Amino acid sequence: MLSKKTQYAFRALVHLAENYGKEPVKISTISIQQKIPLKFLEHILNDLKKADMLESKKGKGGGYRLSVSPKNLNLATVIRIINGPIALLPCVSLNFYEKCVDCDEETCGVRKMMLIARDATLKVLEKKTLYDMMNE
Amino acid sequence: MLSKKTQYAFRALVHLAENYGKEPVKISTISIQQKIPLKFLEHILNDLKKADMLESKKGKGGGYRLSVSPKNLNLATVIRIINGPIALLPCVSLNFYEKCVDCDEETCGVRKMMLIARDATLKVLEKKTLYDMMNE
DNA sequence: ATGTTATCCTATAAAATTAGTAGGCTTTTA
DNA sequence: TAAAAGCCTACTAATTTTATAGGATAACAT
Repeated sequence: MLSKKTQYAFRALVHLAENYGKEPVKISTISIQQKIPLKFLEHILNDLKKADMLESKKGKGGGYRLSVSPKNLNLATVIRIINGPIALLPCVSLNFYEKCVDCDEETCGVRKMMLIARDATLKVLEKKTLYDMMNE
Repeated sequence: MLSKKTQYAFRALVHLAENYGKEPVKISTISIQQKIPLKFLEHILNDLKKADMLESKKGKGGGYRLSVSPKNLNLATVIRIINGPIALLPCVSLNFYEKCVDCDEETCGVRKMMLIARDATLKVLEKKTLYDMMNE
């Protein structure tokens, strides 16, 4: 399951996607409208910024904006930044790989199945974008 | 990500699958051969038993055995018993549904995408079985 | 220059979940 | 009736998640 933080991140990002091309949006505005704890949201947006998904501007008239078009921001990328691995096991993770203890990767059947599951999930999450999350 | 407990469960179940039709297997045997903490494994096997996935027998010559063929035990079922929901959000879970706060399910774009992801993942996990996890 | 507005940064704390242990109870078999 | 096994309840430790607090820094307006 995705953490609450990740849910918040998606809600905030959709909000920003709806303001793409417009003036930057303040944390406090997103916090109120999306009902996300302000200080927690601060961290979330900062994480996304560090991953170059957002741009920010300080001072009056400042705030956050998407640094790329909603159509070019896929869901897998967001999840990896905020939530971590998408795969069900570390040993089948593309971005957060860790070797299993006591398991031969060549023959491990658990791993083999989790690889297939991962590919199925990723196929969706890498194709779908923030734009797909916005209301038509 | 699946919990360590779920990884242990899969290892134990594959072990039992390889002994399907034979004598029951003792917890201690599985614990040693699969390198799973014995007392922890006790809980795991008990959970699986309560879900009617395993049968047990006490006393000498006792132990655990699968109550159905490995070909009829799909991975989604195991994950739900030990790990919980497969869906990425509670509001798209078939077996552990919970309503999101502050979200209209009809229009929520996040939910819509998570539904698609869930279906893709489930399609694999419900089709693949313990048998598929065993070595050919 | 200086105050205001906003993000940025670091530390801390509370709550929840996960992982594991301990120890005695019950059932089956020899 | 003793042994060998699972069964049951409670507890503890570690880790992760979900925040909160408070000041530092940057941009802008007057």
